[in-house]
Formats: sequence, C-alpha cells, structure tokens
Amino acid sequence: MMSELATKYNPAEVEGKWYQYWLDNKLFSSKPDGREPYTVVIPPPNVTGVLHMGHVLNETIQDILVRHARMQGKNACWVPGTDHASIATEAKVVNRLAEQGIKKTDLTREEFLKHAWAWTEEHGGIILKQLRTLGCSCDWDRTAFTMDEKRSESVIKVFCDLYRKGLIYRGVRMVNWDPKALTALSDEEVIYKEEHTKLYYMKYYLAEQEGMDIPAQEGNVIHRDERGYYAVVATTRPETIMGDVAVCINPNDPKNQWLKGKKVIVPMVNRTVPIIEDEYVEIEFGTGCLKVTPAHDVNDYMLGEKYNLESIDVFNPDGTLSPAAGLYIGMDRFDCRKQIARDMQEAGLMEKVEDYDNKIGCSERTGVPIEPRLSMQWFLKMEHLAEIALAPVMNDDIQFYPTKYKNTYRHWLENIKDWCISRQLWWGHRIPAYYLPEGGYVVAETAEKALEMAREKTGNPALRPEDLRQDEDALDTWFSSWLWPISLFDGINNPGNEEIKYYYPTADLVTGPDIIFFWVARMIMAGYEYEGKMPFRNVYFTGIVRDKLGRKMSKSLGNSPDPLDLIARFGADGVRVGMMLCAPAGNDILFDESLCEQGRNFCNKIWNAFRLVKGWQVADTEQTGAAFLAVTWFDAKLKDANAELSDLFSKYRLSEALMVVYKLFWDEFSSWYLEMVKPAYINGEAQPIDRKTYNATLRFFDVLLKMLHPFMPFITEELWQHIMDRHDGESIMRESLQLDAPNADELIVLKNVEDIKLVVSGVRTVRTQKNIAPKEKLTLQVVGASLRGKYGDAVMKMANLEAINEVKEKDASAQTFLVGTTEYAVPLGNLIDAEAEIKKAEAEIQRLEGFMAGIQKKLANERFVQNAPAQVVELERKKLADAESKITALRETVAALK
RNA sequence: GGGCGCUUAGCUCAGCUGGUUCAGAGCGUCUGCCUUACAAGCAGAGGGUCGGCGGUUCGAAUCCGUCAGCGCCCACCA
Repeated sequence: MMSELATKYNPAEVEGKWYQYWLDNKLFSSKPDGREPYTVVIPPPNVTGVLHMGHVLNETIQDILVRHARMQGKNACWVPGTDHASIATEAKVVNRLAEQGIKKTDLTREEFLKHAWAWTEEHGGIILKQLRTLGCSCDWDRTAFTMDEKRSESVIKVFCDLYRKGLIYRGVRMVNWDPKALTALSDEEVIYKEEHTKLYYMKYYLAEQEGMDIPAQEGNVIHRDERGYYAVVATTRPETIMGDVAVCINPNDPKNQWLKGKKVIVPMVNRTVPIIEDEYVEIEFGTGCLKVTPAHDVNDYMLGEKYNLESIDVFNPDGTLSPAAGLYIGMDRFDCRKQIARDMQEAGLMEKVEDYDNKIGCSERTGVPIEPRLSMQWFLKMEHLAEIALAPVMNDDIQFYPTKYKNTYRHWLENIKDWCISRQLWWGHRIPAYYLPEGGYVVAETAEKALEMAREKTGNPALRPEDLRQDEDALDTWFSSWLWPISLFDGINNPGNEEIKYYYPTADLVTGPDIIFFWVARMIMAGYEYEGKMPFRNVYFTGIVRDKLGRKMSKSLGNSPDPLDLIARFGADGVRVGMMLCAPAGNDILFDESLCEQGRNFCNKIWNAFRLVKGWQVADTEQTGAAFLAVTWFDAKLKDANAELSDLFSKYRLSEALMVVYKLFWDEFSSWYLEMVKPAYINGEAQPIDRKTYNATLRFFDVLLKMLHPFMPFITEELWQHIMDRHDGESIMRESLQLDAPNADELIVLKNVEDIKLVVSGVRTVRTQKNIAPKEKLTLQVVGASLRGKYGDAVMKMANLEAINEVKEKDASAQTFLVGTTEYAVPLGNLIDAEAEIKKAEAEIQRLEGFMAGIQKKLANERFVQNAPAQVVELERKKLADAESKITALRETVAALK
C-alpha cells in the first residue's frame, strides 16, 4: 500500500489541481448573509507589476488571516484588484513608445491612452494570476481596477463633492516638480537622498562702488580685491544664479553689517540686485549671505512673496535652461552647473569650492532630483480631513500592529500640508474641471452637466460642448486608492447599498509601513468623510523583505529571488512557510532561501506522517495501554495548542502561531504520538492497529490539517480529501475548527506525559552515552516511586524496555538520572563507568549546594520573607526541599558506586 | 536638527503588568544511527555573566537614568 505513494511530497501534482477545484466550486466567493463578515481588501498592486517577495509576504499574511477567519465560521471576503499606478505605468508606456520611435508629444491624448490601455491589457493582471500560484483565496469575481468604470465614477464624484465642499482648490503654488516625468508630485512622493555635492562660494561685487571706502568695523568681514568690494554667497546650485533677484542677510549678522542697504551684481548675469535682510537666514551657514531665487526654492519663494521680488523661472519643465535664463539656454541643469562653475572660475568670480554633504529631494518614481517649481495645480485642503482621521487611531478604534506607528501617524497628521492632487499626466482620472471660453471654470461629474452649469454661470444658453475645455491634468493615483475600501463595494455611487452595509468596515488591512501616509492615513480620512466609519479595524504593518545580510531586495543587487521560481522548487506551501518563519510583525524580514527549504521539509514530514497512517491495517483488537494514554494525551494537547493558536491569531503573531503548529505536528504528533501508537512488527510482519486508536488518529490528523490549512492550503487540502474521504465540492477551507480548552483532568494528563517524556529521554540519553543500540532492550529502575499502568506501558514502548522495576535501592552498576525529584536508574552491568558517574554526581551535588546556599540566604533575609508574596516564599522553600532530596539521592548514588 | 525603535545562544527571534531551580524557540553546530513513514530523516548533546555603567527593590533580561552601537521616520541651513 505504501509503495503507491512517493516518499516525497510533490507540490506540482497537487497545487494546480486544487486551485482549479477551489475556483470551480466557487469556494472563495462571498455573498452577504447572516454570518459575521470578515472583509479584507488587497493593497492593489500595480496593474502591470509582477510578483516580488514583498507581495509574497503581504499576500501570504492576508491569505492566512482570511483562511483562518473562514474556518472560524465567518463570511470571509477578500477582494482583489489592481492599481493603475499613474506615473509608473505612464512612464513604462512612454518608454515603450520611445523604443518604437514615437514621442508622447507626437500623440494626442486619445491616441496615447489607447496605447496605455493596450499595455495594461497586455501586462495587466499578470500579478493576479501569480497570486493564484501562491494559493491566495481571493473572491476573483470581485476583481476591481482603480480605473474601471465604477471606481472611476467614484473618484470623479468624490472630486466634485470635495470641490463643492470647498476642500479642493486650484492655485499657483510652489510644488515638487519631476523634470523627467514632467509632472508635479505630492510631498510624500519626494524622498531625500544624502549626496556628496559641492558648496560654491561666489563673488557678488557691490554695484556702484567707485571711490567707495568701507571702514573696517567691529565684527564686519569685508571682502575686497583689485576689482573692488564684494559679498560672498555660498550655494549648492550655481546654475540658478540667472534667477537671482536679491541677496539676503540676517540683520543681526555682525560680519555682514557693511552690506546693509547696498546693491550687488549677480555674477555672469550682471544684474544689479538689492541686499535684503531677513532673520530667516542662518548666520552660521556659509558666509551668511543667501542668494534669493524665488522661482527655484521654497524658502526663496517665501522671501520673494514677503519682499515683493520678481520671480525669474530659468528652467524649462524638463530641467534645461529656459530663455529666461539668458545664458546656457537649452543646457541641462546639471551640465550647466559644471559649466557655470568653470566659467566663473575662469572669470575670477569664484572665491572657493568646498565639498558638501547635502540631502537632495528626489522623485520617488523616476529618481531624479526634484525641481521646486511654481505652477498652477489642484490641491486638497487637509485640515478637516486630518482632524477626523487622527482621533480614531490615537484612541485605538483602529488598532495598529505594531503600535509604534501610532506616533508616526500622529506626527504626520499634525504637520500635514495641502495635498497636491493634480498630475501632468494622461494616464489616470482626468480632472473634471471645464474651462469657459471667457475664463473661469466649472467642476462637474460629466461633460453634459458641466455644459449645463456653464450655461447657467455665463448666462449664455448658446454655449456648445466644444466651447468648454476640460482640464488636461490627471489625478494622483492615491486619490483613487484612498477610496478603495469604499469603492470596492460601490459605496460612493450607491451609498448605503447592501454590500457596503455588510462588508464595511473591513476587518484587517495588511500593508507596508512605507505607505502609511500615501494610503493608510488617506483611507482613514475618506472612510470617515464618506462612510462616517473607519475603513478597517486593524492595520497590520509588515516589515520590509531584506536578504539575509539585511540589504533591501533590489534588481540592481540581484538579491531578490523570483517567487515563481521559489514556488517551482519548494512548492507554494513551502514558500509560504519559509516566508512566515521569518516574519514577526513590524520587524524587517531577513529572508533566506533555506527557509523555504525548511518549509518544503515540513511538507514532507506531513506527507510521510500521512503515508504511515494510511499504511496501517485496522483490526478490532484491543487498544493497548500506551495507545490509550497517547490518545487521551494528544486529544488534550490539541485543545491546548488550539487555545494558544487563537490567542496568537488575535494578536497577529502569525510567525509564532505557525511555530506552534509546526512543533505540534513535528514534535508532539510525529515524534511522540505516532511513535506511541504505532503498531509493532512481529517476525517482520506489521501488526494491525486497533480501530479505536486508528479512528482517533484520523480525527487528530483532521484537526491538525485544519490548524495547518491557513498556512499551507495545498497540502492540507490534498491530505484532508484523502483522509476524510469527502464528497465532491467539499473542502477543508470551508470546515470550521473549534475546540474547547482542556479541562482540569486533561491538564493533569498533559503534565504527566511531559514527565514520562523526560523519563524516555533520560533512557535514550543513557543509550547514546553508552553506545547501546536502540534495538537492545533495557531495564529501568524507579527508586522509591512507581511508574505503572498505561504510563509504564508507554515508557516501555518508547524507551524500548523489557521491564520497569520499582526498587528501594538501585543497582550499584546503574546509570541514573532525575526527573523532578524521582530517581531513575538503568542497570548497565559492566558497561558502567563508576568513576565518571561519581564525578558527574559530585559535580551535580556541588551545583545544587550552591543553589541551596542562594535560597537559604534569600530565606534568611527578613525583608524578603516579609515583603515577598507568600506564594513566592513558599516556592523558595519547596525549591530548597527539592534540592535537598536530590542531593540525598545523589549521595546515595555516589556511595553505591564506591 | 527633532521623534521613534532596537541591542538576549553562531544566525533569526520569544520572553506580557519585576519572583515556577541565575533564561526559551527555530535554524545552524557537534555525536551516534540508512531503526520497514520520512537521511529533505531519527535519537542525543553542547551553546548565553540577557550591549556598557549606575540606580530603584528583599529580588531586574524585565522598571528608571546614562553612555555606546545599529535602524527607521520626519524636518525649508542655501
């Protein structure tokens, strides 16, 4: 019979088969019903993305939670979907077009979008297919896309609503400009990178200084050379001097007092600009002179506003020098920096150049340095939204795991600025603002409605659709994802519909802390604004998947394994287990392939346990004492473990939960239980197992598989179907798992069996130390106590004993060990090494005496006896007594050996 | 420059509101086994003065302070 099954589990044969079965039987699908809902919405991956290790972690966790909830009898609904990822996808499409020699600017919006949709259809959804390989139990019928009809409608509706509420406005502001993607970005999309740059000290000669003589004054630092007096301005960005409109000093700066009221000439440009004064300027930095370029720096912009300065935009949108610069026109900003530095050097306008470490804001998407740029954009006011989103997290209505992210969250909300939501992109939701021929605009859900409003607004009923011009910009991707938990159930378009009422709020959100601001915080805002309720009850923040050296996984390092390749080699269950073994909540994950190996090995262990049980012949024989004990004990063990599992799940300690089941199956079930009940061989012939024990074993297997199922869906389904002999359409994933906690009697059995396991280990240790073959039967002596009945039977079997004798005094030639305070002895005849035994015993006596001395000192301390709880004192006394009796036993051993 | 977190066996981590023989797990290591479920396995063993210092306490890995190292987040010194 056994020969029918391979000794190794083959995931390839199993996984595809069961996934198809689950799909065919609609086992993932969820409809509102009377049960308690358990809803999870997937953090939508980029529609054109492919599965990476971060997804594996994230989706595995979600699937574990979902499958667990489903087996708790909840109506589990996991909604999958993808994100249109406006910038990322548009960039990919632009690149592809470039390969074909097509420039985006050569296309109309409509033509470009055709290409984008084609790309989306071609590459889109691959990642969702890959999730199936991992075993994810998503309700695929609900698959959504942030740019599908319902979601798009929701986004536009929300935009209009917020506009009408006065929360969305349009205006010219300093924004983060990405010169590569040619779009504005939100503050969150800018990441700061440490870079080694230069600090250029440039000479700004005073204007009209002929005949000027500035007397040396206390504290003043005056610069003068053969050409005259000059101020020294330090900057990291010499290429922006063409936009300089002033030089600013701190009025309290003693070294620059002499510059007050003067005018200076911007080098190269030869523009005369005033010296202005503002306390914003850091006296200690550089020379205390700041060049002011309102068009290209946030702070300078602020100064420009304050002092009513002109703003000269010297850059084109792509980061090349604009005609307004007057010089270096068309040159890239960084080339220009080098060139202008050289030119100034030659012109004697450069005082010096220093190395300087600087933090530079870069585009999260394209990686290029951001250019602060003044432009007309759409903004969402955050004050009100931040306010409604803060409290629920701080008072734990929404629980963060781990809680440390509450601080991060609060800090962000308390310092939030308005959200720039417009992007100069085509791929995305187009802003529903329509400009009127004579200026001004209307905001409306549809072009028809816009026309109506426009006619009303202008009082011109003759206005035609083509007279209106829709805003060219698209919305930030996150402006659609923040509605995800609502829009998936159509809560924006159909408020209060049956689905949104049932599934919302969702239960758990599983995501990385890197998008806590981008996504999590904003979903909370939208949740309260549009549903009046939290979007989810718990947020589980995963760590970042790193390699075993702690480095981030990246393409350039080549340290990121391909999940599909891992699955092919170790099986989906193996990979899931490997991932979860190293994934404590909130910590970074140091992933190593060998963990998947461990997962695969675990699959084999389960598989082989199944082979063993499946191979048994069953007969109506009587149950042995050892088997009876094993069944009683393991029954209690399962209950105990299940209670622990529930607790760990409730705390989202999934790695630990997995470890509990892992040890339960491997150590307790396989190494102890199965060995205890396994029928013996007599004359090379396998004996049958009694029906009672066999049925109990199947029952245990059933429970174990259910416990394992959330972590390892495939192998558990496969074996469950084999073992349980189920009807078509049934599945382990729809089974429920509920066990009582062990009662008092069962707890006693648990404790007793732990003791006899120690006795068995004791005998085995003796075997190993004395090199006695496992087959050779031994005798065990119990000194002054008893080990009878089923406990004795079990020890006999597990330790391969021929007899257990209760003795007053053990054999002189026995090797001994203690379990609790009971002494056990294995007579060894001439195998015993008396000297070594004596040495060992004496060392132990010494240790115990030291231990006793410590306790005696404690007990002699009046303050301890007075202040410590009675229980603790009592415990110390017991420890003392135990140690004493152990020493007595050991002394006897030594005496006997001598 | 602020804020947060971490530092416990070779590695990765548990250790909750201080007290079940001066600490646990998985992996790795070592030893012995191809024992008729599994060598991707079985049995056994070794391994830590809980980052340093100081304090509170009868008692601290656990609380407080401080120093050191690491990491993360935020921030407009060009």
